[in-house]
Amino acid sequence: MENLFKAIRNSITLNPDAEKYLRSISKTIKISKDSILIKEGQVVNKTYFVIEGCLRSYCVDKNAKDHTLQFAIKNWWMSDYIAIHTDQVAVLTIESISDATLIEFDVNKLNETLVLFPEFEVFQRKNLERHTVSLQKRILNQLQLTAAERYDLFIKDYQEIEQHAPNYHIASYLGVTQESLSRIRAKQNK
Amino acid sequence: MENLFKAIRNSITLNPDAEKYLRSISKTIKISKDSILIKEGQVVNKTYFVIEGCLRSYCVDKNAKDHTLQFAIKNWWMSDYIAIHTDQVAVLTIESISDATLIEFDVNKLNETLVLFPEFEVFQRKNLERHTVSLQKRILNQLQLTAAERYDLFIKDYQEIEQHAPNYHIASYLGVTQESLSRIRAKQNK
DNA sequence: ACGATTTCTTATCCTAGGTCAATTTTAATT
DNA sequence: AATTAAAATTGACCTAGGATAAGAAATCGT
Repeated sequence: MENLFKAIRNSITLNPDAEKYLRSISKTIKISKDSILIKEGQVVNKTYFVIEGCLRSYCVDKNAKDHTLQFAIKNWWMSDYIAIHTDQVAVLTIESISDATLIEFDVNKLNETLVLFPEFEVFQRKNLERHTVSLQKRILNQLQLTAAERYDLFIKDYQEIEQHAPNYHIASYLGVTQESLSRIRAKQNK
Repeated sequence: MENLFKAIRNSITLNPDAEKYLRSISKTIKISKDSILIKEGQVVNKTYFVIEGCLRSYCVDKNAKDHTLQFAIKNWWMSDYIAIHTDQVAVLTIESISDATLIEFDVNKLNETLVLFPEFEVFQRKNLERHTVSLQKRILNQLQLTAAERYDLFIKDYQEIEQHAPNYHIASYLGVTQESLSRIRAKQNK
């Protein structure tokens, strides 16, 4: 819980009432590897803040292949924001790819925070700004880099995720098959 | 200008003071096709709201090929948000691909709006939420769809952009060459 | 209406990365 | 330690889409 408050204090002043409220609408949960937190097709009413471990969100295409939208490690938020912000059922599945400790929030109650403590708007906006930048960069990388270049960037930027995620998950994040990624790795080790 | 106020009123209550302030920090500009609004490498201190016409943001890779990050039509915002939110010089170039009417804002003064009129935090957050969703969807499309499928979606979702943008721009948005896009179109017309 | 650009298309050939199948390596389980 | 299962690698072949070059169509400027 302290990690979260620290992250919040990083952008705004957190008053005691707000802290109390946040405690009242959340709970810390421990889950084991391979737990499913959100399932495609179901109503999304939870958001998670990662204390420890690693989560993965993905969708499954018509050929039953899965595509990783995001990983989340320590201090990252994770949920199906497509579903939440378009008022639909989950288009993503979210699973833990390691044992993990999370803070679980009810989406609606967390939204209430923005009304009750307007300073949270600033916190939320800044999170979204950062997120937007990383999504835009990812799109630009996808457009202009080769698979090998994207992989290099990934292990540079997300060393910690690399430690948690098997190669086939990284491949599915980068948009290549695990076989291709394996060949990329083989070349680099020469 | 009225378009913008209408868009704002769509998410928040706009008080007269705020409206006045917005008028004072902006100006409506008309530009001709192929004008450069923001240039890679330069300091970004403008944000644009499109009244009419179409803008395009892109980056240029090491082989001098350009890659379209975004198009912006009526009622969309456009700037180099990567640069703005990471305090860097522009990584993107932004140009008009048609004659256009825009509202031009100084970035810093527009940011001040959030402080002076906190209700704008809500407006800004909602914009960012929508933007995040569309970026995430685009990434998922890129990961799981073929070029032809992405093109179909594009002309379905962005019919208006299609009318402004030449095919090689659409190709560079979709992540294919213009020759490939041409073949895709040829197949579909059979 | 005219040539001059610009945009789009088509053809040929090529390559990054996919597919499928088999094997090796690593990790988990008893 | 032995067995099983999961993850990673490798090989042979294939394909979507890239590269290059040339031509056709559309658009623009005078």
